[in-house]
Amino acid sequence: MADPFSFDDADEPDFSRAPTPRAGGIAARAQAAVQAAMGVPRYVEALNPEQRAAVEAMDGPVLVLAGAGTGKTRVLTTRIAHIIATGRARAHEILAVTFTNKAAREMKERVAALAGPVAEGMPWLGTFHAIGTKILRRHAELVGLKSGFTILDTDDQVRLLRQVIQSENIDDKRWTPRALAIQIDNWKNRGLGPAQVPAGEAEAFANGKGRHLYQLYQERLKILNAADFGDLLLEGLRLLRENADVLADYQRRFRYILVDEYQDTNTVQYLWLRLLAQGTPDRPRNICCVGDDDQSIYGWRGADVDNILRFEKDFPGATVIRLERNYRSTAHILAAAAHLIAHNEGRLGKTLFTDGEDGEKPTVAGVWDSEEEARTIGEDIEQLQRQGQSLDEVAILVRASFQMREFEERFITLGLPYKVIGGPRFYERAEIRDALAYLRCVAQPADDLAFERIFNVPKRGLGDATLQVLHDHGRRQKIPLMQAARELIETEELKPKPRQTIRALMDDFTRWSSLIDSKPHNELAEQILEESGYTDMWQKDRSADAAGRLENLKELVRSMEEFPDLGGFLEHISLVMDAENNDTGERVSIMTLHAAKGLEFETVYLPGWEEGLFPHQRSLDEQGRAGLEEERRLAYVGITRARLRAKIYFATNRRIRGLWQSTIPSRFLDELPAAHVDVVDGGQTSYGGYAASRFNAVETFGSSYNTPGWQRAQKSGGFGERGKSNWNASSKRGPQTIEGELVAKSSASSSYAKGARVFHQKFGSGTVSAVDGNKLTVDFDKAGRKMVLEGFVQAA
DNA sequence: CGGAGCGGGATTTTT
DNA sequence: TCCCGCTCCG
Repeated sequence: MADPFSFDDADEPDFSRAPTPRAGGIAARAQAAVQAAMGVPRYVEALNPEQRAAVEAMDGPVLVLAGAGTGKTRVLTTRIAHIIATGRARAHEILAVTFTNKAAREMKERVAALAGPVAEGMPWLGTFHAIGTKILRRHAELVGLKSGFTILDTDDQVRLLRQVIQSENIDDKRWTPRALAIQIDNWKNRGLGPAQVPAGEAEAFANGKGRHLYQLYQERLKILNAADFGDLLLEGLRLLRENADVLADYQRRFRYILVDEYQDTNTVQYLWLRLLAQGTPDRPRNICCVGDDDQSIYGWRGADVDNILRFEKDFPGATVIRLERNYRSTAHILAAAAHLIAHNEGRLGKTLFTDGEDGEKPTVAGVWDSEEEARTIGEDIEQLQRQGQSLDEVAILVRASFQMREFEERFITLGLPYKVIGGPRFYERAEIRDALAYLRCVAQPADDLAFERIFNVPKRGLGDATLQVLHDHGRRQKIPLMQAARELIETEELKPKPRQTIRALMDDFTRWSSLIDSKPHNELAEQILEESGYTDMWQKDRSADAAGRLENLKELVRSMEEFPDLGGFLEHISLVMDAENNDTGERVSIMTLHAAKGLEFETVYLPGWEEGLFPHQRSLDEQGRAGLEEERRLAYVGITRARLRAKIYFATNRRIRGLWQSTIPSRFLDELPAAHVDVVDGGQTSYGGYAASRFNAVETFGSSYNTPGWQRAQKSGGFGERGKSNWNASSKRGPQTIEGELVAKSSASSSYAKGARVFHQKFGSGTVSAVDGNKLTVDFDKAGRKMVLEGFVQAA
């Protein structure tokens, strides 16, 4: 990345500056020829047959269904390397998109490691948003922006919307800016501009003002020369749709398109990709999407699983390759995960397998309450640690972040080092946002939102009244706030005190701006924070986190060194903004299940498997069965993070919103196969008998479907066995019904026919004797007749 | 303008 | 229960 943040108009990489891609291309081609003579390139040789097929399927659309731990990133990076090495395209002719900066960074590194300097740069490898921005900046004027537009984050967006709502004399208590921000974001995710919003939805906000407010907001953005995150994609889409020449240019440019985590794409991203991948008869659509429908866990944020489920329809003639050989987890862990996820209907169907060890069975333990849960897990970790388990290889994955506190408290008392992953992001912290606002004011004097933010931070006695005066003047004269301020201090409109204060502030900004070209930008930043009194403000602050905030500010200044100038830094920060935590020492990781996607650990603790928490009640209430399936995928993601040990817990009592509530074990526990799970007694104080009855229930469900419990369940849609213990003692919600429906329903047609030979992890080989939806009756050679879920066998 | 005191809401989260 | 944001008052 010579200069990743300059969005100049160089259409092709500047060969005089970039490390000679053309020469590299020739070298690569020569190398490829040598390899061809010798057979297969080494990097391809190292792959398994399916991975290799995914890398070598070069023409036309390709969908790679990559299960957890099957080498997805390896396939993507090798494919890129292969495209370059075989001379099919040069690095700048490949578009490779990811969702997170982390994924983009990782891919960049791995491609460079494989393909060497030929891949240098990969100018079009990045997140959807980064690439969207890059394209948008080149053609900004075509969508009513200027190339240097500012990218607003959620906070700015909300403040702007508040102004818009107020300007329409709408009660912003009843119709909150935040709600509108969410709504607009939602529309943008779905690819809808103000004109395309369905009438019904547009009417729903503020008695029919929804569309109008959206429209006004977009106009305000253009006046401010700003774009929100949604715009980076939606305006990017509009740009391509409305400018055939621009579209054609990019279609020609991107000879190969690769998409990571395709199951997470939302509608705009899908439409954008489809447009770019649109082929002509003489030019096949070389788009390769990699994803796992079973790991789609971002539906609530606009991701549409249907995109991946529909791939073959969208791209006729697509090659579909399944990666099912898992290199991460032991057989028992995979079996547990596979059995669980087989309960989902909306999936393409994959079953992970491994040649590796059976390993330890995942465990399920019941504990009395969340306090005991934390204590038990803490002690278990200490035990493992004594056996040589590295704490870096231990993670606690929770459904909701409030669960984390209990663990933190316990670990502090135990002296067990831990780190919380996720949490409030670096850039979201108030001190960072304040500091950035100062820098934005210096670099972009028209950035009203930034100015508003720091107008009275640190407190300098300026309030709403004064701000209102500036706003009025600014609006009248059609000038930015800072300029309005400069003009007003020359008049009598302001009271003497604020006038004096503003004058001093504007003098500060004048001085800082004058230094912008002469002083290194990180030193300038330090000076600004010092002279504005901002660091002082935190130094005087007595609260516990003040020291940490000052530390963050230092980190921010330090991180600026890596950038060529202030503008480059701000561009980076608006898109990337993650702080690398440079901590030392082994630590247990605590994070949400969502944050854990893509990671792996030797030992994974999965606490809180209780109805209402996991699956989360709200997900069920709001999304119904789709919500349940997404929760189940989350459970699947959780289990498949484990290499060696997965330890599941449920508490009988949990404090939710202050009050203690008794809970029912999660239905997902019932969906684990008894043959591959050990039910253990949890902590010392857990009440007797629970584990035993629990075990029975699992046994009933998992190992044989011919028991009375199972048959009753099929008839009634519930599990009679459970009623005996306090499985559902306080349940009025009846999750069993949904579960019964899910399991027993026979709408999905099976890919196995009567007479087919299948293989089952536990029961071995057998012949299918009956098919009922996704349930198979199989006569096993050794184990006899059993009913099993389709997802739990492989064709033999 | 700024602090205290009250009411409402409280999954998951990237860019 | 706890936290945030808003309102009201000094």
